[in-house]
Amino acid sequence: MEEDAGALPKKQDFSEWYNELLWRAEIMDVRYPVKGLYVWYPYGFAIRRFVYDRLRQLLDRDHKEALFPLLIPEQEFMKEAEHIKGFEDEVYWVTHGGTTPLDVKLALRPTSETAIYPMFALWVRSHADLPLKIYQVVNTFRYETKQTRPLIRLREITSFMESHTVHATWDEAEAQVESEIALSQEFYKSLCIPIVISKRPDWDKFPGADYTIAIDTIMPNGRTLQIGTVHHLGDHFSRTFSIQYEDKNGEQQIAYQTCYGISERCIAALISVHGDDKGLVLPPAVATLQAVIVPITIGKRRDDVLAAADKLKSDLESSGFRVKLDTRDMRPGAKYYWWELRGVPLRLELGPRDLDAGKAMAVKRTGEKTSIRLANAAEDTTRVLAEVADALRAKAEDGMKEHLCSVASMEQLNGALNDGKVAVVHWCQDRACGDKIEEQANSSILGTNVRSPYVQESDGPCVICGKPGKATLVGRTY
RNA sequence: GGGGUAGUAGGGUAGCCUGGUCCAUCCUAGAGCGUUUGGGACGCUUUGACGGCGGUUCGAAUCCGCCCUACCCCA
Repeated sequence: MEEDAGALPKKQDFSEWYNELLWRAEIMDVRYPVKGLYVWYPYGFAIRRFVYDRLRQLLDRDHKEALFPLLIPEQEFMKEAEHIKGFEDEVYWVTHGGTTPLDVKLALRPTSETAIYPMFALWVRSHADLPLKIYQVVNTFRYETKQTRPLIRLREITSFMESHTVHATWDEAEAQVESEIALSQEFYKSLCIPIVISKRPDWDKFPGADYTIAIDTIMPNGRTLQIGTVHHLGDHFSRTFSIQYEDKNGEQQIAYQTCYGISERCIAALISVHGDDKGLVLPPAVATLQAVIVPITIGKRRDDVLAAADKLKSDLESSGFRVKLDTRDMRPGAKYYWWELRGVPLRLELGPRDLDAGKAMAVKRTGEKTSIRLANAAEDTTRVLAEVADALRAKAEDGMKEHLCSVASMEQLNGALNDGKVAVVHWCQDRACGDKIEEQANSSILGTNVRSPYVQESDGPCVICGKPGKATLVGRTY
């Protein structure tokens, strides 16, 4: 009877679970009265901070962070034809300054190529200026017409990390694409989120790119979520914006570019992949609090227990852990549920019995109970948190494996998709066949050149026309 | 993009057709006090709302118009 008191919807009912969890764990408040815009609660914002700190840490190894304006003048925005076509339906325009109509409309950036590249044209003079690698973390605006969802489909993307690079040659830019893919892999590894990488079909590449490599993860309901993209821009934008450099022979050469983006969808994935029926489960690397200490204070031992808990807290803090001592006037059980909902990876319970044994009970958010020695608290906590991360990663990888399968016919494809899976089929790469696959299976072609430990690259007959085809990832997407 | 349904306190509902004791109700919500505390404690007290703007009217949660927002179905 107590069981349903305050319980979340089951994770099986993913959509309900997701919305309720965002609210209950105080990540996003969806009640802001503009469609597609949501409010970050302090707790959610703290998670965001740790996640983006990690991302910055990786980028800072060879990129510089900068900040470009939100508003883009119409004539710059309109310069690259393919790019406009891709975005024109979803751009917000600023048309007035006060009550005065503007001579030149200003776009709220849906992405920043056209804000950044005119400046790159000024910055890049000689081969010595290359490669140029810049990133920024900003909000962007897209007038989405499909159903909006917090962290997933937004009209204001609040946390768009976009990286833009300039290189002397196409090949160097391609090498940069690979290095950005590697960076993504490292980033998602620290979030314990399994990913699958593929090359998007031509009709789905970034408007104005030579090709697009996408990073997807699979949500618990089997729909895929694109959580990163890397684009080889070739020389499309550099020609349009005149980004050229003087080579060693004193001749002007056109530059080549890449760009790369990750948004708060990475946090949607973090929540969805790891969360369970009790709430959030945060990987230790990005957890707002890595451990919470719950003192069990009864009768006259109260002061002893509190003193020991306080010492445990400062020991852990001085070793760099993010720790909270929960001394609120609540029953211990209520505190357990509270912190489980909020995803704290480790709970340390300290009561008279533990004190006598010189230990604290350590309960992992992933399930198992163990203990840490009070005299070696930092050492033991390091170990236990590493175990939590390993368990999370293993569980998430299992989930990914279960959601992937290979099929050889449209009938099987439909069956697999209806079963909540993402499937590998063979496809001849012809647009007409691609359209048929998407229509007949009510799905999307994610891409070819699939990189995943669970997918074998292979050739086989196209599921539509029977001509030779390549392994292609097909799924239902967010 | 097309169609439909709906917005009442922290959350969930009733009331609306037929305008007036409507100070409504439930809870896992909030605030206060007390007793409690090794897996969601209990008692008492209490706060708080009719999505927004405008109209009709002596009087609007209720009728009319516009807007915003949410959800569902179809493309």
